[in-house]
Amino acid sequence: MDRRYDPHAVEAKWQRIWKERDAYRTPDESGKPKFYCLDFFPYPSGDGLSVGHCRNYVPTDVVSRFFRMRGHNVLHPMGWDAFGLPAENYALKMGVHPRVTTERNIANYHRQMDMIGLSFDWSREITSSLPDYYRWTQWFFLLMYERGLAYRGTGQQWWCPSCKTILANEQVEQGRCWRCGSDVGKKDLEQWYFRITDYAQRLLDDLATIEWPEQIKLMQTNWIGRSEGAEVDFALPDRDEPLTVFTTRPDTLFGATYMVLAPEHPLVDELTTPERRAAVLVYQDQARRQSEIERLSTEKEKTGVFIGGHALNPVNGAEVPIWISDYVLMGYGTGAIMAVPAHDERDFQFATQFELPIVEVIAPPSGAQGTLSEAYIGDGVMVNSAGFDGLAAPGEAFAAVVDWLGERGLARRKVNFKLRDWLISRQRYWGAPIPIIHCEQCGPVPVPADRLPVLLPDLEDFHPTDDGQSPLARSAEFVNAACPKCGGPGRRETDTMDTFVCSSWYHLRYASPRHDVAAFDRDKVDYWLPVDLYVGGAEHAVMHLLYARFFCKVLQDAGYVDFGEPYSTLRNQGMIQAEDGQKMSKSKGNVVTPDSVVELHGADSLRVYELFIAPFEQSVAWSDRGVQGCSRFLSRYWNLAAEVVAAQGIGVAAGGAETERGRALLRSLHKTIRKVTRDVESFRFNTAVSAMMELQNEALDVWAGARGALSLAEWRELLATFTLLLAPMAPHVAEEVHEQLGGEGSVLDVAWPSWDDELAADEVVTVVVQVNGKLRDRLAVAVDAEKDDVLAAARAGANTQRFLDGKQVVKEVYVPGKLVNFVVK
RNA sequence: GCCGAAGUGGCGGAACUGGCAGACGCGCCGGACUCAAAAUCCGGUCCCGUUCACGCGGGGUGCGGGUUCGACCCCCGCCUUCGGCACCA
Repeated sequence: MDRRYDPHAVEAKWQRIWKERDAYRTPDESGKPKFYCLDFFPYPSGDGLSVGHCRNYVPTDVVSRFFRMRGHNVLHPMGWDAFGLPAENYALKMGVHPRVTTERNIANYHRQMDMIGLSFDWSREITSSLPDYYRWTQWFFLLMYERGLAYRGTGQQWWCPSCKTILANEQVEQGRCWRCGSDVGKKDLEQWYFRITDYAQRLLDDLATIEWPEQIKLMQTNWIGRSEGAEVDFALPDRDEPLTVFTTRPDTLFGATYMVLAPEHPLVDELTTPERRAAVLVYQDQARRQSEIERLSTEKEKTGVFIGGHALNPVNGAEVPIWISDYVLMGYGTGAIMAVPAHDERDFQFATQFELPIVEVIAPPSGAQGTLSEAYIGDGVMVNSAGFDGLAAPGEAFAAVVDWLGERGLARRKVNFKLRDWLISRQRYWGAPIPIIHCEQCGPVPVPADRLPVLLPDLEDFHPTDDGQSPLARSAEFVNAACPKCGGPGRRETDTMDTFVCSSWYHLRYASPRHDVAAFDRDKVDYWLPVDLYVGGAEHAVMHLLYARFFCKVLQDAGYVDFGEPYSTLRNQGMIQAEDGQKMSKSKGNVVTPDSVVELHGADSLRVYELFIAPFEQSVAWSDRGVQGCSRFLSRYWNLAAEVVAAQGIGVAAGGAETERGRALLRSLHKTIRKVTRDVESFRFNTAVSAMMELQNEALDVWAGARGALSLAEWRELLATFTLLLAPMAPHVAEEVHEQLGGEGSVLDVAWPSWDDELAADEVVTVVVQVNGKLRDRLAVAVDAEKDDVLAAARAGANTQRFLDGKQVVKEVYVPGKLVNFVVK
């Protein structure tokens, strides 16, 4: 064995051997329990992987190898979320077709992943932009369509002027496009939606059944936004149909002094009086043209106009004026509200602005206020509410008012959700075509499943346009198609699908990636799914992670799978910032790539450092020096291994002190096995690495100063076990040392070491002695020492004596094996 | 504004269920090796005071209170940073 650690030689050797042995091929059947360990579906960017990405892939690789050593059949696949805007924008920038750039980027990602020694089963690699994959993405669209979950709708939608496409609700962040950060505006287009709102309640309920970070569950809960209330009908003087509003506070109905409709509300036109029409049209136009940013920036001031019409409050017949304002959203509830300025902050602000009446109908516990200086939204009792006065609100008052109105057919209980349907059409080229043909006779007709895929044509010019038309619309060859139903002339749907559709089911594809008669082989999916461990960044909390859950439930309802949640356990890794604490980005020029780190220190050092740098879920700044520390750790490990391999004839020394050091070292070994095992199980990789470092430091000390403390066989055994613990983290160097120590086959096929609690148990422990809670002394005490003996020894300590002298001990606290505390006066 | 998470040496962080604060690593300081440097190895490294020295004392986990024999950990009130939501009636 070489005396010097040469990571590049070792890594090249073992990567070659792994490839030759096809070491990471996963069989579909085995007597072992299965473990499905999955990383978020990556988009293969032109920039390649940074060390930040490795923060995701290294830990999952460690867990995969760990489970494999613990006797599991592990599925650890990788593939590419290759469709989508970034790929297309990158291709436009480079002036090359996205198919070409995507292939190139994938090859680079693949190379980098091999370079850092990830144990993917590449025979299962999938690429969402290839027809044998998107064929099934299209099949999922048909499934949604068949089940009434895919529909076409019109209305104002988020439009990103830079990406030149419509966005889903989830993809707008603070009024900006989640991808490019441009201000989004609104556009009227006919679009395809998936009816995710049908699943709102189940998406909410089933969060209780999965082991996900509480923060993510909370974000989904808030996004789904369930609220319980009632729909209340306000009669309109010259109209049969009432104006219906949604409210969570029907108990405040007597305080409703005006109503507000969303500017786009369909009744606005009808209810506007001739003298108000001009002002209403101006306001509607202004509201429509506003970008989301402008709307948010004017948040302080409420705007709106009176439309001239009135409605009748169902509880007292009062005539209330109707206004329109952009603070009422068409997409939520009924798009209309009853305004109760006394008990709603927004209504209060609006009423103050436009001098509308404010009537107190809920008195706080301290008594009615008469005139309010701000909205009172707390609990209280009803006042100014005729027969309902005195009821506790909202509690019993809510029920009383809704029941009273319910008996008259004017209200019913209603649950509303903030969640909107998922808008899936995109006016861009690089995506899976929506498999629909619009027929003049039959309307939209789905392409039959056996005629999938609808191939994405190889367009030369795939530039997006501002007019809301997909580039596919420019290809007559693509557009013109016969109606599958009547055979008459038809036009293909030219929008493509949001890439989140591709990533909503990919985890199923890995179970049977080459299956060509269905999206997946049921038996294989029954065996492998759901995913046991899913790891990725927290930024997909309400996008991918919500959509994939929705897909799973649809499949369950359709009888294709028998589970309702795709990912049993989810973990979010922390991000890695540049050394200066800033976000790594190509434009800032501060990106650290695994290539540069591997070149300098080797893949194993990179891997160990990725684990050691900080707690897994925590963001942290990169440090080149830090990697060096991990590289030194592996070098010392190599040196010790080389010396032990070369050593001959050392034996147990006669001296008692030396044998005790040997016993202590073996005790540390068993403690370390225990700690590393538990730490890896619970994602505490940083402390697992530090425990290994501690053990190694001790072993090096003993080797340098008292190597006779252990026999050569014991040294070899110690090193072999250490190597097994290291194997998931630094697989290349572990393979080499394993082989040098005479191990058979791959270190991965050796069983994970077990510890002996007895061997790990301390014989002597340190008991600290405190006086009034302050540390005064330490005692080395046998673990099984009697309480009285320990107390006596504690009292006898010279330093302790100084603090007990002349004082009266009023209490003695004794925690076996831990401490003694004398409380004195 | 609302919801959530986090504040520990020069830095990343450790401390199990309320029981030795600062493990491990980086950096820094000193030493060895070397003609020299790098690499490597050995020792030191929370702050203040005290001692020739081994030591010893005091303070210390964002700030202010509280509970407890004992608090980085539990409770109350603040401050700061980060993440999410942002007129959802």
